[in-house]
Amino acid sequence: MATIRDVAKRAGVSVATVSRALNDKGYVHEDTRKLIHDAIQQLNYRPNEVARSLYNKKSRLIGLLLPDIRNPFFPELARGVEDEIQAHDFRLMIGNADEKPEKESEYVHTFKQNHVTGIISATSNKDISFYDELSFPVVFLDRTTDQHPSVYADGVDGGKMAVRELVRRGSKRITLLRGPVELKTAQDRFKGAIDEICTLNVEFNVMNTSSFAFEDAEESARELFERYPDTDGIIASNDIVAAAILHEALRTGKGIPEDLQIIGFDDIPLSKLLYPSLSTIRQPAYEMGREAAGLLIKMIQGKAVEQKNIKLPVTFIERQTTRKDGNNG
Amino acid sequence: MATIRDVAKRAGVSVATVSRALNDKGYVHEDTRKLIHDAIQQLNYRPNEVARSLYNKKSRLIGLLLPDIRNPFFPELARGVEDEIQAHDFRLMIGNADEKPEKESEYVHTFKQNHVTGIISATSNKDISFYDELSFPVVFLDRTTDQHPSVYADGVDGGKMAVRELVRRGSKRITLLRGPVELKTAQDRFKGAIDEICTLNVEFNVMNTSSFAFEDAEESARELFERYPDTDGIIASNDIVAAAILHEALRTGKGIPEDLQIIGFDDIPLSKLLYPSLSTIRQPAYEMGREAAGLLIKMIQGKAVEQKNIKLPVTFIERQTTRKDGNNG
DNA sequence: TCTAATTGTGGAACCGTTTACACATAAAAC
DNA sequence: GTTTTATGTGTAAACGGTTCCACAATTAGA
Repeated sequence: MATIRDVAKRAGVSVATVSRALNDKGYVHEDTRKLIHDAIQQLNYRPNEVARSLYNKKSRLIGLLLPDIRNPFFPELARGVEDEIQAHDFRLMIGNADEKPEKESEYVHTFKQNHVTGIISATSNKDISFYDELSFPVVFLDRTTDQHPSVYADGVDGGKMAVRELVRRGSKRITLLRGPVELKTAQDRFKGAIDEICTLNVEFNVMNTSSFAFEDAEESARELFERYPDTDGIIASNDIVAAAILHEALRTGKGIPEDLQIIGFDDIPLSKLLYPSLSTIRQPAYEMGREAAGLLIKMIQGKAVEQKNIKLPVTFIERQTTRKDGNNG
Repeated sequence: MATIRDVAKRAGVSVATVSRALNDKGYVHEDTRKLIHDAIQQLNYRPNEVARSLYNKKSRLIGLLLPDIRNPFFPELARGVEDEIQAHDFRLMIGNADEKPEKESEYVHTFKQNHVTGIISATSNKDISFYDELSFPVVFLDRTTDQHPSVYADGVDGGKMAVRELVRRGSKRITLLRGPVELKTAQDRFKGAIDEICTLNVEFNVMNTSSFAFEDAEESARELFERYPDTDGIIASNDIVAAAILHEALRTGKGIPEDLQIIGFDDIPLSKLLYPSLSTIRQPAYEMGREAAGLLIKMIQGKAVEQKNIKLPVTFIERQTTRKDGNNG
């Protein structure tokens, strides 16, 4: 690997001049610039980012921390982050915390030790003390915090929306899946739903589900139909859980959506491919990723950010697990 | 952030001694060791990995390059890699190439510039010249190469297996989805299937599908039933495509599996949640990830590796898109 | 007891960059 | 024709670690 010294020698100048030319800082004569440029070409020189970041104490790396790379919602977020970041010539480093605080802490350390310029954290851990003494900006994604900048979807409204759509389409006994209690986003949806359900004065049950993961989803689904066999509208805590419920409903011979309506949350790519395809409250995952990245980059560049907590709207995606409006059961 | 100099000052020794104590190299008196340890505790010192890797020209980072983070097969691979790597005290840095050679090349550069000790590449790009002049080991995952170490599943056998299972269960007119031509893994499955189908002398059609992505899958599905309405067994190029086909089949009122059997490939988590749940040829994604990471780590540690191209077996996962054996249509 | 080997420590060079500063030259101002 | 000012370049000190080597002190070997 060629170093800046090799380039300097080849071009017949000092390393300082090469560095200046490289970074467009200070004066460099046009002719020397050309000389240096040629030398760089010939040697196929690329500056050593490690040396750079040792001196600068920052790199062009941004760390993205995901809670669970297997939940399709997060790769979608990641894609948004990635696109925005790359447009600004930063590089992305993804870490998967696997819902474990130790792993999260380790990744934050790795990021810090590798001199990232900023972190976007989408983990669901309550304890955010890891992020306290960092010398670079942090944006929380898919999560609300007062202390830190954040980007999230309007879960409360999402919950309300789900209830409204279900009730409007004729559901009379709604079952609400609560989702992980430690997860603020899940609880927002839940609270929104409860709120609306009380306003509309509809009969309802609540079922506590432990997690968002594929494995637990099946178990929850089975339990749900045992406990509340006469429910005619289910609001799932996310699309994975909804898929499991749909599966179980079909297995036990329920008519979807005639006997039972189901609404999910997220709108992951698979929801469309289910049969019947899943009606859901869409979180704009890709856009959320882009927003978070945009916010972080502004902070990195020292620009004033007008709005530190960005709430994005959710939308109802009507598919086939809900009835047509007006066709009330 | 405390530096090694702060620690040295606090402990009343030189930086060289601290470094020796830190890395367990050379002589350090037990008493001094204790002194240093205390100083580290008090200052909450963590060595700067950037400085370390500048001198050592390598870090404890391993780069993982995925072709498409949105395809659920790859996060599963990543989890395997992650677990194995963390067990050996390395850290993972994930990059998403998005099926684009430019992005792949950029990530390889980023990895190189950040002094990773090794790369695991699961991209599907034919041109692997980016990897040629690297000073650290590279393992290819989910791909066969002669020039580089690799870990992959037995796609040829998978293709054969799919045909056998379908025929054994009574399919007479099989449609084969070919999958992306530039993708060796897809073509292996395809070739295996063709081979077996010829051996068994069964009637068949081939449909070319352009990609593995969600968006294209629906389009392909629609086209398939227009072109080959009387097919009674479909071998999809992966589970996503299979899901789309299943969706379309149900939509058009086909009986699954009575009229039409479907077999996917991969066994991604969602396959179980489809209804009817998807029969598929399972690739042991998690294990593949672990194997690749294990192989890479051995190479990093300079250990002799007995087998540079590891082929893992695939298995048929019987679910509900195929009939029970013996119940031949 | 003297020499040799072992143990413990510190100074300084090095990894590949950036940048403060000194210096030289050329152009502009008076 | 001096004095400023602008332009162009190089030297050397950082950044935060690791390691080579020299040296001192202790222990072992004879």
